[in-house]
Amino acid sequence: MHNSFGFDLRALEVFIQIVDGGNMTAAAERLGMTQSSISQSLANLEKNLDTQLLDRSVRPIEITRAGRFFYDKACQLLQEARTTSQAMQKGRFDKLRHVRIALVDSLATAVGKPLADAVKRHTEQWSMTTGLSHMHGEALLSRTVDIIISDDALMDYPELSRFRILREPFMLVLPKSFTGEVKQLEPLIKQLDFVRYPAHSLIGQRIERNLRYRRTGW
Amino acid sequence: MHNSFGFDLRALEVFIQIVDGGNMTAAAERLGMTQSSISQSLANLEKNLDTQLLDRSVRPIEITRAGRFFYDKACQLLQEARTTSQAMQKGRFDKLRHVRIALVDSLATAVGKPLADAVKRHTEQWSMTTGLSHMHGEALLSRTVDIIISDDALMDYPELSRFRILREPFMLVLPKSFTGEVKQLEPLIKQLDFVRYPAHSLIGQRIERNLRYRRTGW
DNA sequence: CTCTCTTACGGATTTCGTAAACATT
DNA sequence: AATGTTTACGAAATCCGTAAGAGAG
Repeated sequence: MHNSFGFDLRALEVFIQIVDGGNMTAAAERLGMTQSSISQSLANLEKNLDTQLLDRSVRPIEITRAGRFFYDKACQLLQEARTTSQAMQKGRFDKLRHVRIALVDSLATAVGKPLADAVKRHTEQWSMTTGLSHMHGEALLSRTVDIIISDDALMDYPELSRFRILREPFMLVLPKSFTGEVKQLEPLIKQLDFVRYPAHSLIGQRIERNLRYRRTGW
Repeated sequence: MHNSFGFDLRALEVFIQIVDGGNMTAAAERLGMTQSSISQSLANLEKNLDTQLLDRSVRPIEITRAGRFFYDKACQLLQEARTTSQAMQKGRFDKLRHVRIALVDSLATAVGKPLADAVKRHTEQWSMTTGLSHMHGEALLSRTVDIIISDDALMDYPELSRFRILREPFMLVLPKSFTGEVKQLEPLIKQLDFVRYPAHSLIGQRIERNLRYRRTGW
């Protein structure tokens, strides 16, 4: 095999046609090839994956569990390859067609408006969604959105582009009735109730870390 | 080109390595090939796509707008190919690792529980989300979820499996104080306020169609 | 001058068609 | 028997390395 995956797009195309058509002869006709080539292609695919995808000991051919799993993945891969190919053919990269932005609710008013204006100058359509930043990471990685404004830089994914747009200090908010002097947080936390973000959110973790730092020196 | 896309997975791998490494020599080293092969592979890719991806008239090499677009798609395709390949290598299709289900809120209690029990018998982890059925279609197609329970059968996508699980009659709910006889809807709608689903939702459209049928005979 | 990319050429590999043998119903 | 799949074999296309030429800085 000339790549590290055990399959290439051509092999996926053949496999899908066999499954859709129910037999190799039909697949061959649809793809403009001989049935023999189809058979060889499938045999190679199964050898490279080291997995049986179809059960040829019965007619009509039956798909195995592994084959059904692979078929689903293959459809998705081919669909994406197809749309990518079409986008390249069209060849319009100067102006995007539809830019989808996701940001946390709290930033929608502060950053949302100027960003929307900037995006509007370069695109025809755009849309904006809000929600939890963790969802947005997923959405960006699955290409459901194009831009996220997030406290999570997703550093594990080198293919993303990042731009620092905002830096905020942590603020301690106290009741007006509070008169004492604030030098350390430790006694304050014992004295007053403390409202903070949930510990499983990214911002919550950073606050906890910050508190620990101020309390213990690290 | 032996497939209809203008590229194969190998070519994407080469292209990404050139972009990541910044030059062909580094890419060649990383891929265990000669720099010459890299050059040819890229040249072929550009020829097949009929698009210039990199600007070689400057050092270091610069990526074009089309190239940046293609790079993003290529990363996604390769990432999916990689995870698919790994899943096939592991070869465990008898028990899924994590099944994600999405259904409309109104069905969560009625169907959710028995479905969850059934899924639990065949999987290790599972999760369930609710929301609008239109979102669920998208989520299924982008493989963010594995199962949806929906009124939209997504008939445009032959690669999906469908199972009819529930059939509900349309109900007309009237105030207790209403005493007249109901034979036709037409006079009733003029007489009373009518609460229905929004017209842009799928269920709303079906209700409208049903009303029109009952009123006009079609 | 140095580093990097392109091009010409040829061998190795892969892909695909023909034709005949083999399998399933 | 009819329909459909595998296998052997060879031609064509593709991939990739060597080596020499071309271009950028």
